[in-house]
Amino acid sequence: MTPAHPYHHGALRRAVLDAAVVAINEVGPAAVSLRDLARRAGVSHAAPAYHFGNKAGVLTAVAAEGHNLLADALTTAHERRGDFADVGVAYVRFAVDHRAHFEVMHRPELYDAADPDVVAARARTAHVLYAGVAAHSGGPEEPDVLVAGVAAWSLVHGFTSLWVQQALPPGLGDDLEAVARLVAKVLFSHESRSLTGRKERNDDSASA
Amino acid sequence: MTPAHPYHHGALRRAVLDAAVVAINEVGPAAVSLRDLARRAGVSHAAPAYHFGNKAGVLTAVAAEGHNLLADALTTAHERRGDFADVGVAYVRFAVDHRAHFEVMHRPELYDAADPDVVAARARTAHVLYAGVAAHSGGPEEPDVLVAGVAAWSLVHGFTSLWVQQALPPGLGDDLEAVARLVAKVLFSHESRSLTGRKERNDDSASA
DNA sequence: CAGGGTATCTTGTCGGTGACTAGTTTTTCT
DNA sequence: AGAAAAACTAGTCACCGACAAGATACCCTG
Repeated sequence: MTPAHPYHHGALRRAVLDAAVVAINEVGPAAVSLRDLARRAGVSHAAPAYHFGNKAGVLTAVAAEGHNLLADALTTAHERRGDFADVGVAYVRFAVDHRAHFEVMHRPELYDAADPDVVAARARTAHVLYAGVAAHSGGPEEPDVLVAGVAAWSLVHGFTSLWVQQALPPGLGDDLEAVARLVAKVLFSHESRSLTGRKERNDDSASA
Repeated sequence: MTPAHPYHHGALRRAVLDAAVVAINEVGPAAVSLRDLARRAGVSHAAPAYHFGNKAGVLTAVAAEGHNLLADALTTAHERRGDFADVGVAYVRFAVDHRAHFEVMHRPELYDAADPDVVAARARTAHVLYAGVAAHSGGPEEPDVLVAGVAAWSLVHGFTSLWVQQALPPGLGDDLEAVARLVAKVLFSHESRSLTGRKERNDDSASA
């Protein structure tokens, strides 16, 4: 009846977070229930609340973790190549690979967006994103850079959101990275615009 | 006890939708309850389900209405000026003016995204958005247009999402339209190509 | 190794919610 | 007017979040 380690197995917090990620991938961030997380972790229905206070506490922890994972991914991409496109691709890839985290992160009504961990992690992300833009443009101090950074961030975030929502038109193919690079190239098209991919050709007239 | 028109007041569907918009603005789309909508409309707790089937049905109706409102706004902006920036500004303005609709629209896990009304309304939006891009670029048949359209849509949607989430950095000011135009201009700077390796200046960079 | 203190988890409970069913009232159609 | 359909009410059940109180395991001191 009771599991092998009914109490104090020492990793419930981590187990609940992992269960939350799985559950969010299944039913979305708004439909997760603490009781379901408890069942998945093999503990009683009130155990998760002990570690997280309430439901928002769980999602806050997921959001903080997600922001940190994103900042890590962007930092790695930035240090490896330093190109804006690579950072952008890393952003999109993160959203696909960590869909649960990404979804929670952009639903501030579901968690405490003022949580210190969340704020700090978000600042890390912003810093890397703007660094990529600054490297592309002249200097990091121009007012243009701020606007350009917002534009770059908007483009990447918008593309990512629409992609994961499957709200983009068909005919783009399913190669996420290739499409993302094409789109990113539109923003910074300083030289020849070789936007034409290899394949694909759509009969236009979007929608269906 | 019972209100003046307990039954058949003839406009319950509309009343529930209006109540839903108000409630979503207050507590977010995931936290609305059918029972609360019923209370706001002055009917019994099960009345909304008669018209909408279930909770997702209400949100589906809100989403469809939102998509249609957005398509209307974009069409008006397109016909009036035809410039991409104007359409983009209309997109952002819609999200701010109809925040409840906009939020529901981009939470496909909360409603039936395959609903015919939703699909049709979304197609209208896509058409206007792509028309604005096609007018800006060469012809509507090039494969470039598809990518450019996705880029434009991504930029506008991403900026809008980040703005309403208040996730954009400070220092941009609070004039939504001015900031939006600055950002939109970054995307279509084919002739001037400011902001990239070649730095040029936007003559009407009004405020900041 | 005993015993107390504390962190961790369980059990029980309460109000609220979504969905369903059955019943009641109003409107509409003929 | 009378029947049929539409619109809404009332009741019920399982589930959920939050809270309170109790039980259990770990830890530390001695």
